[in-house]
Amino acid sequence: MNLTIRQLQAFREVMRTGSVSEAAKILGRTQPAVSSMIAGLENELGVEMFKRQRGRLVKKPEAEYFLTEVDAILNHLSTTVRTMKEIGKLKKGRLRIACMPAASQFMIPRLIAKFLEDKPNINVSLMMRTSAVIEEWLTSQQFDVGLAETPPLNHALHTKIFNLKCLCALRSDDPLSSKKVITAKDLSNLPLATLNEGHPNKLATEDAFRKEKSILNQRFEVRNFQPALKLVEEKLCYCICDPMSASGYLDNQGGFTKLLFKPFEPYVGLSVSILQPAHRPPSLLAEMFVDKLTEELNKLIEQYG
Amino acid sequence: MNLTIRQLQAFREVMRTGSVSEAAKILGRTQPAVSSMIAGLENELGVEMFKRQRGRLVKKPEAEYFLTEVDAILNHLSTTVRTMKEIGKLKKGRLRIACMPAASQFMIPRLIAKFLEDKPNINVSLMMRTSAVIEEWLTSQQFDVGLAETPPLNHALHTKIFNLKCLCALRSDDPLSSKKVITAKDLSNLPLATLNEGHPNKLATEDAFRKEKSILNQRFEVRNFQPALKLVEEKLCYCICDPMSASGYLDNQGGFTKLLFKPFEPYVGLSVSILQPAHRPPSLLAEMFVDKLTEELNKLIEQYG
DNA sequence: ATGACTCCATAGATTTTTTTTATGGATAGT
DNA sequence: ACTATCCATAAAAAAAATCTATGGAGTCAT
Repeated sequence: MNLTIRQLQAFREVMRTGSVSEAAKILGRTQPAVSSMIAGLENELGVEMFKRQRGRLVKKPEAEYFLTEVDAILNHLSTTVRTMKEIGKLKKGRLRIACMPAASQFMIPRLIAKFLEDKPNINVSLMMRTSAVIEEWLTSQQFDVGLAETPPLNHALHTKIFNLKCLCALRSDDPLSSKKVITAKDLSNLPLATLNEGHPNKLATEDAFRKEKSILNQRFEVRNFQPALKLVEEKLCYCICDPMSASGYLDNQGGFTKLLFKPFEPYVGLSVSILQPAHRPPSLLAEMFVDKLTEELNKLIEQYG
Repeated sequence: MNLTIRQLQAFREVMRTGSVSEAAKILGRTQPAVSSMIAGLENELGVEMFKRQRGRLVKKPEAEYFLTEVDAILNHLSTTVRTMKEIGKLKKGRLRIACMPAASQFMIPRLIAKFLEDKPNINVSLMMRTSAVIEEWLTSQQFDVGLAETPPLNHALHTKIFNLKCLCALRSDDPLSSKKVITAKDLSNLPLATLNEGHPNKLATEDAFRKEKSILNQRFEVRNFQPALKLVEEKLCYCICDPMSASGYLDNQGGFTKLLFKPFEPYVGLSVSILQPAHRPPSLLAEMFVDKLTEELNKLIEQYG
């Protein structure tokens, strides 16, 4: 097949205007250029589209039929091109994000909101799941981007690791609030809210207390830090929480806040990762979002050390 | 929009094979040619379709989406082109024929059959109507070709006129069958089957008898000559019929025939025309059919005329 | 009828685009 | 380390599209 899109466009314009000269003007070419495009078209298809009578072109039935097809084809092409250009400018697209609970409360929604500010036609789906499920979903390429606790090495996943330092949450009127840094010793035997048994954060906290030979008095066991912080607000306990939850809490309280977050020692870490399917390059959209997310996490690390 | 079909084809092939080099082989181009087509495509759309990693191209999600559209477009285009080429070779198309009774019995169907011998996919519709209706249908461009008694001059119609000479039908065992030419005098007062009052053929026949001062003894009045010839077969009458009906009758009897058709004098004419919509060039198919029909009518004139 | 216009097709010159040849860097397999 | 394969790039060559110029043919108004 040896047709060109320009020939089809020229044909359509000639059909519309009924004249080679007129079509040429509209297409921004000279009349002979259009004339020869039409001739080439007729030649290629082996069909005479116009009768040349009295110096004019008169459409033949064959041309009418061809026009309907050409018109559909050109329209389809041009909407496709438009869509692609919008994708290129991040104006259109789809982004599937899977996210661990700690970040899904405030951080990710806020980030998405900001990311979508100038992108009204992007379709985003956000799912909150445990890190293990997120890992699985990313591996099977059902999602574009995941944020989860760093999973064991998995060659089907591209992981970008961030080591976050957990903080101690306490009321601003707490006696300890004057200290710059809270230590395990400070909290020895004081009531604590922790995550469930076996969670990396819980384990790391236990380690920290053991290292300092302090007593971990676990008063509450919670699934994520959202409710834990409420308990701290009520003066019922302390908690060693990750900085994403902390920053989410602070942002959400809008300046007026009952809680303080202080550095905690010894180090209680939380290793989270941005996950992407390996062996499948990300869409431009995913790439941009990952950039934003990376930026955000680095800001968090910088801020809380 | 500045894409070319070749770019789309190249893109599709690269997606299919996963390789520029492979696609180049299949497309019959060199690898750099394909490489630059893809580059041009990406550039034009502002979207990176492939990630160049480890010396290979890896498809991005954007490319998958684009492929589905491109594939649909190219398929639509290629079937359209194929159809047009078939139209060009008269393998496909539509032909609407309207035809007067005299010709619709045998002549036109036979002609259509022959015309369609090598055209299995042509769609033909044949309607038999009175000449007045045919004229109207052709004027309103509902039909491509008409065959009717010559209508009054009509600028919306292109007419090709044929003057046919009517013949006298008689049994082969009739006493008159030895004569080379039958005259009105021969038939004076003998029973005749004629068309209905007011029909041009009837008028012309009356004229002929009047001119020869013979008596027209109308025994039967019929709508067309088909039944009239049956009556002649039964020895009930004679009739002055048009050569289309005559030739149709003869063809249909397959050599073994009870009737003879002799020249009749004085001249009783029937003026028929091939009608086509003016101001609208005919399809190639219509043109070809009109040629065949013209040929057939000229043969008739030559044979009887 | 004639002259002024407009239409489309053609030819040759020219510009633009595409394709090729040649080459180099990167990667994977042996 | 050697070889083969992949893709990108640059310059040269080839091909295609477009332009200018022109001519024939028809229309319209005078």
